[in-house]
Amino acid sequence: MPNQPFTDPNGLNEEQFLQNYNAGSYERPSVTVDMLIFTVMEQEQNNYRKLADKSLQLLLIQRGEHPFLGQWALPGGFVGISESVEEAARRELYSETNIDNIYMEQLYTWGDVDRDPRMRVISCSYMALVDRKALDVQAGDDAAAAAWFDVSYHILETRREALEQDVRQETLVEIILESEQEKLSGVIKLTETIQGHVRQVSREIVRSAGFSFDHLLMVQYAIERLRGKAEYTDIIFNLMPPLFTLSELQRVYEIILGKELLAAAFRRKIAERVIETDQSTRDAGHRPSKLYRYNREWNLF
Amino acid sequence: MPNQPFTDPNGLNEEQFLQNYNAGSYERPSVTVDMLIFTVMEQEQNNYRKLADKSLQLLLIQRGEHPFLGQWALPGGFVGISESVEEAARRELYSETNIDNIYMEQLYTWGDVDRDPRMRVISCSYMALVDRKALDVQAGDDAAAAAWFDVSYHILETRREALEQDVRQETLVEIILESEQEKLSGVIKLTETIQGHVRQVSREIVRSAGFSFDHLLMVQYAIERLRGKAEYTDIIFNLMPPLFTLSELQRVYEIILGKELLAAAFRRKIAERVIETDQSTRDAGHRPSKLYRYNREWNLF
DNA sequence: GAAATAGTGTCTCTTAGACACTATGGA
DNA sequence: TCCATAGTGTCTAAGAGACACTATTTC
Repeated sequence: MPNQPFTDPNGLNEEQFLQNYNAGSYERPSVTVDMLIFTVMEQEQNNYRKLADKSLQLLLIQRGEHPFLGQWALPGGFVGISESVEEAARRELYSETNIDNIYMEQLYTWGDVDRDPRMRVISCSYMALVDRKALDVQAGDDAAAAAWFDVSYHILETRREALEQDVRQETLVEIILESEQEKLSGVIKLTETIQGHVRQVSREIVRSAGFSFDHLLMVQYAIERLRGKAEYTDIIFNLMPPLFTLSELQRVYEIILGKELLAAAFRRKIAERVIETDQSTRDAGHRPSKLYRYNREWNLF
Repeated sequence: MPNQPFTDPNGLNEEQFLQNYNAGSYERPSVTVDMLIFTVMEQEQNNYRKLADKSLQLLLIQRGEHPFLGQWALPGGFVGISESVEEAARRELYSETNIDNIYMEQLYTWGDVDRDPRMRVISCSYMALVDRKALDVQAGDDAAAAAWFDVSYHILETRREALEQDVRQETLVEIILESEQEKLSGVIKLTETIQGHVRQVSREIVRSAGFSFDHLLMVQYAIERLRGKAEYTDIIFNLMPPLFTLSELQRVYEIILGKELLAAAFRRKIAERVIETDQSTRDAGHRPSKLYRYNREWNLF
C-alpha cells in the first residue's frame, strides 16, 4: 500500500512538494454564504376566544448599495480565507439573530456564472430555524434594514407533456413575501424531465419583483426542503419554544406542509416524539391545553 | 417599490456602479468539484443455476502527484471561472465515463480550511449513478489509473450518552473499498448531538488507509444519501439497464439498503413504478423471468 | 426429479383517515 | 348556557411483514 514519503516525477517527497507549491494566479471565484432564517410568528388576535393565527416568516435585508439597491436580499456574506464555510454561515447567523445554538443545515450551492452582476460568485445557502420567542431583540440590529416577511407558497399550475421518448413536467410556483411595509412576489418554473431513466430538475425565475440576485430560487428550494423534511424528521421542533401545546405544534405543521391535518391522527402520530408535562395553558377562553416538550430520545439515527 | 436606476450614496446608478466596480484583490479560495460515480456490477458466477451476485461500485482514481501521491481519490477538478459549478461537474463526469445523460445530483459542499494541504480549496461534491451496461469502455481512459471499487458499509458501534441537558450519540461506520488490486478501508465517527431542540450532526475520520483528502467523508455522506433516497424516490432506477427483472431490481435495492427484502411485499410495492414487457429472460437454469421497464409516468413531483 | 428462481394468495398487524363523541374553562 | 378549543374512541381502508404455496425452466 502506497505511503508517504514517496517521491513524484520531480524527485520531491510530499513535504518538499508542499514547501515549493505555488498556488498559481488563475482567476478564482468568490465564495459567499446566504442564510435562509425561518421562524414562526403569532399574529395578533382580536377575538379573545380564538387561537392566534401563525405564519411562517423569513428574514430579509434591504440592500443599501448596488446592485439591486433598495431591493431585498437574504442575509449573507463572503467566506473568509481562514474560516470554514460553516463558520462563515454561523457568523452570519449570529450577527443577524444575536443568539447561539440555532438549528442550521446546508442546503445547496448555487454556481451559475452570471448570478452576480459584479463578478463571479458561488454561494452556499444554509437554512436556519429559530423559535421566535428566543429572539428577544428585533433581529438584525447591525444590518441596515432587516425585516421579517410572511411567506406564502402556492402551486399555480402543473403541466405535463409526454414526448416520444421523454416526459417533461413544468410546475409554476408563486412565492409571496409580505412584511409590514412591503410585499414582494415572484414566480418560479420547476422543470422536471425524464429521459430514459434519468430524471433531472431545473429551476428558473419566471418573474420576480423586489428580490435580489437568484435569491428567489433559494427561497423556493428551502421551502421545498423544509416541507420534505417536515414529513420524515423532527425538524419542525426547531421552530417551537421549549413548551408548547399539541394544537400549536399541529398548526406549525399545517403551515409548513400547507394543508390541514386531522387532530386525532396527528396526536397519535406525534405522541411518541413529545413528553407531557404537568403544566397547562390558562385564561384561554376555552378548555386548557396540556403543555408538552420535545422528546429528545426519539429516533436518533 | 424600489427600482433601477436608483443612485447610491456616491451618486451612481447601477450601470455606472457596475462599470466602475473593482472586485478587489483579497484572497479567494479555489473551488473544485468531486464526483461520486456509483454503479452496480454483476460478479462472475460459477454455478449456472444461481443468479450472479451484484455489488455497488465506486469509481476512484489513483493520484499521480503530491499530495497523497499513489493514494486513491474521487475524480474531480477545478471549477473554471467561466463555467458553472454544475457544468464543471458534468464535464468531469463525461471525461470519466464518456457517456451523456447520466443521473447526477449535488450532494454537499465541503469547506473546512485545512482540507487540502496545498491551499484553501472548497469542494462541491456530486453523486452520479450509472447503469454499468451503458459503459462500453473501461471508464477513465484519460485518467492515469481509474478503477472500480466494491463498496461495503457497516455500522460498527453505536453509543449514546445522555448528559444532564443534552443527548449525544456516536456511531462508528466502517467503509471498505475493494478493487481487483487494492483494498482501502476507513472508519468514520458520526456524532449527533441534541441541545435543547437543536440537533446537529458532525463527521470525523477516525482512521483511513489509502484515501486522499477528506474523500472518505464524502463517500460516507453519499452512501447515506443514496440509502435515504432509495426509500422514498425512484433514484435506484438510474442504476438499472432499460430492461430488468424484478429479482434484479430487488437485489439492487437490497445492496443499497443493506438488508434483505421479502419478494412478495417488494413486488406489490414496486408494481406501479414498473411496466411489464412481453419479453423474458431465457437459458437461466430455472423458471424464466419477465422483463420490466421503468414507468416514467409514476410520481412526477 | 432436483435445483433454483419466479411469482401468487392470504393472514396478521400497524397505521392513516374519517368522524362522531366527550371534556373543560371563561364570558 | 354557549363558544371555542382539547382530547378520545372506533370504524375502515391501505399497506407492510410473514410465510406457505404454486409455476417453470435446465440439467
